[in-house]
Amino acid sequence: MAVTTMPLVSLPPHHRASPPPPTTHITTLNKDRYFSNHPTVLLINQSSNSKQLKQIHAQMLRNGLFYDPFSASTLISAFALSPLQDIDYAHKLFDEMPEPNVYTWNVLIRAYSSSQTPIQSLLMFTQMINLYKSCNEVSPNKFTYPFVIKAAAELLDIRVGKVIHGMVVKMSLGSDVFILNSLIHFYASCGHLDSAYRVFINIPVRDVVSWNSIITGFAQGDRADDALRLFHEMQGDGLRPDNVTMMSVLTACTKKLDLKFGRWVHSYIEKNGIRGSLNLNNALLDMYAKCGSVEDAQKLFDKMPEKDIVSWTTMLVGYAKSGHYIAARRHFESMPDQDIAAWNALISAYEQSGNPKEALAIFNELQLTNKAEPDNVTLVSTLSACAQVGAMDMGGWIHVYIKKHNIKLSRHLITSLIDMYSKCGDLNKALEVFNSSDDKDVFIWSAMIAGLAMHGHGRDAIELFEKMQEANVKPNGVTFTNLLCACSHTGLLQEGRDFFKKMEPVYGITPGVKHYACMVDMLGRAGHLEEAINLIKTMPMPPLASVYGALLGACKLHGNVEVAEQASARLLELEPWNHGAYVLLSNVYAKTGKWDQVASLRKRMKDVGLKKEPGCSSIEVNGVVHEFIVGDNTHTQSKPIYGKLNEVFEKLKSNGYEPNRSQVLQCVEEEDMQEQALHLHSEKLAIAFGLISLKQSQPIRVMKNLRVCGDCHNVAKLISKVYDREILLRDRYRFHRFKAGECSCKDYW
DNA sequence: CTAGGGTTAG
Repeated sequence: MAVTTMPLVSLPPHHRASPPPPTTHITTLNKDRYFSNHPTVLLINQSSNSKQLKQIHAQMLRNGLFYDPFSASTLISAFALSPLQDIDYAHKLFDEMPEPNVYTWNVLIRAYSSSQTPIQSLLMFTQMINLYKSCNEVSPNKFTYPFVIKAAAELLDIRVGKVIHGMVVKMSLGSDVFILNSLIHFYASCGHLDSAYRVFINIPVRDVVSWNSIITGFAQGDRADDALRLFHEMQGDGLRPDNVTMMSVLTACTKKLDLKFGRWVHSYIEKNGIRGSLNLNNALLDMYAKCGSVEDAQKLFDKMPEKDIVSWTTMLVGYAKSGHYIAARRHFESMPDQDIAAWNALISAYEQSGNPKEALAIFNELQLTNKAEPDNVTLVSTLSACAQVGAMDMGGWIHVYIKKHNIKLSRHLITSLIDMYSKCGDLNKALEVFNSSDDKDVFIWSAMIAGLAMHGHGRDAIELFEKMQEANVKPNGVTFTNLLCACSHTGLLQEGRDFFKKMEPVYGITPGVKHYACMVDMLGRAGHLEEAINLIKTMPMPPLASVYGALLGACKLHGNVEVAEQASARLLELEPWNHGAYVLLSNVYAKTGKWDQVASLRKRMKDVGLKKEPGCSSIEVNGVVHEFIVGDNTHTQSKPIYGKLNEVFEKLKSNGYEPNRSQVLQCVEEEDMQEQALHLHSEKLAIAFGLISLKQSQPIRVMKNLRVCGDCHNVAKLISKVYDREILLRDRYRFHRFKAGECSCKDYW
């Protein structure tokens, strides 16, 4: 730096005139005291911008104060830690220092530990140790360790953290409560909750932070019950919970969706005089919003003395998630600052509560009004909405947007893109995105396995799973759900059985309800009802509705009345409102010709007041999603659609098509048992619309909310042949790709 | 002269 050209700070005249401090005359004893009172050093701490600090630096170089370690450290600390942070500059100053002391090292190690590049913290630590070994310079002290442990936690580097833990013990710092508390935090962030707990238990005298660290660890690590147990134990230890404790307790409580306990915590805070704070109020708001009491949230929000953007956003989520859409909108409009987080809250709340179309509308509005810049979270939520709707034009547009704006493809974003392309029916695009990523994590691999599974490529899914292991990525529970699902859709019975068996002993993953449901589905589909039933009997947890649903589906396929009756009875015990159970049972009766049973079942449904979910199919044309329900005549193009449909049937009949009349009766799923209802199934309407509005070369992509019926499946096959069109049909469980008269499911679905 | 724990959108 050109020191001479730097303007000087204006100092009182007698200082400007004073010569460089006579460092050699000062004894080591009072040295620090002397310089800590030096006006320049005092000025550093009052400085509020980095330009001013740089001027002080120049001054210090001129008057020699920079060569005093204490003064230089104060300057470095100001650059490294103050809100106007400039770590690079601090590091340069550090490199200029002839003799940095431990404090100086610690300042930089600390600054890096909470920076964007925590790895720098560890690198400096290593450097420090090497210099100590080779030149006997300063050695790390008890202040250094909490910082490097923090850095290891930020990096989720369990290996490094364990090494540092070992060093701590070697240095005889193994009972320093500050260090041990950081270790609890470290192990917990790396997901090693048991190690964290072991550290906690072995602390000789635990303080509030020790308790808070372990409670937070459990609360955030999905062990809410353990967190709450420790909260109660803490009071037995004679320590008073503070507001940080209460925030962690609220995290646990929010995860459990336990409103009753949440209210108790609220009154506990008030009764015990725990200092309220903005953050604590925000945590309470979040609890009320997520546990489903917008009323409580609003009451609190209205009386909060101070609100920040988090408070506003949390309240917004509360309204949107509870379906108070008008209130959500009003709240959004009245926000002091509609930053991207507010838009994200709105979009993701809609997307997660089954309103993907609304989510897309909000995203469009954001684009049009240009009021905030979409970020990663916006794009992830919007892509997920596209995937749900099957809005591929929109999804592809976002992909282009990402490329155009040079947005970094985070792994989360890659996962979302793979999911979107898979669910919209473009498996090749999904694979393209997958292959373009060079740092694949378990989510990316799992998403791709799921994509292959839903398109019926079971063998490829298994192959990908093997590649994943070659890449040393450890599968998780979701990976196995997708893998088993792939086996199930493709009828890879033996492979599925083997994977399921190996889950626990080889991969250390305890099979959950979802995995059992997949197995029941797989076995049942393949006709091994007996084996499926036995598997249910051995389940260590109570079977959920999905398990009986899978069994019932198998009964429909194989026409087993007896098992179907039992399965649906159990299913309805768990979910009395589950119309799917009635529909499937009725299908079984129809298949086996028990018409009187079908009739009485329909009566029972009416008595209970259950309406079946109407069949609904959608198709995207030129970026617009068109929806059809059964027998729909509300579409503006209704006439040409029905005209096309008639033409199709004439053409198919001359090609040997015969309407499968038993399907009319079987498909109670769809509508009344009117014969013509068969022709009016929503997917047929959507396909007809696709035929008249899409080019020959474009595949017809139809998304359906229920399963396809046999007749529609048959018709789609024939259309693909007679009209030479590719049809992709996504039903509730998977994709069917029709081409040249064949379906990718090989009629196994 | 320094240290550890916490709230919002995936």
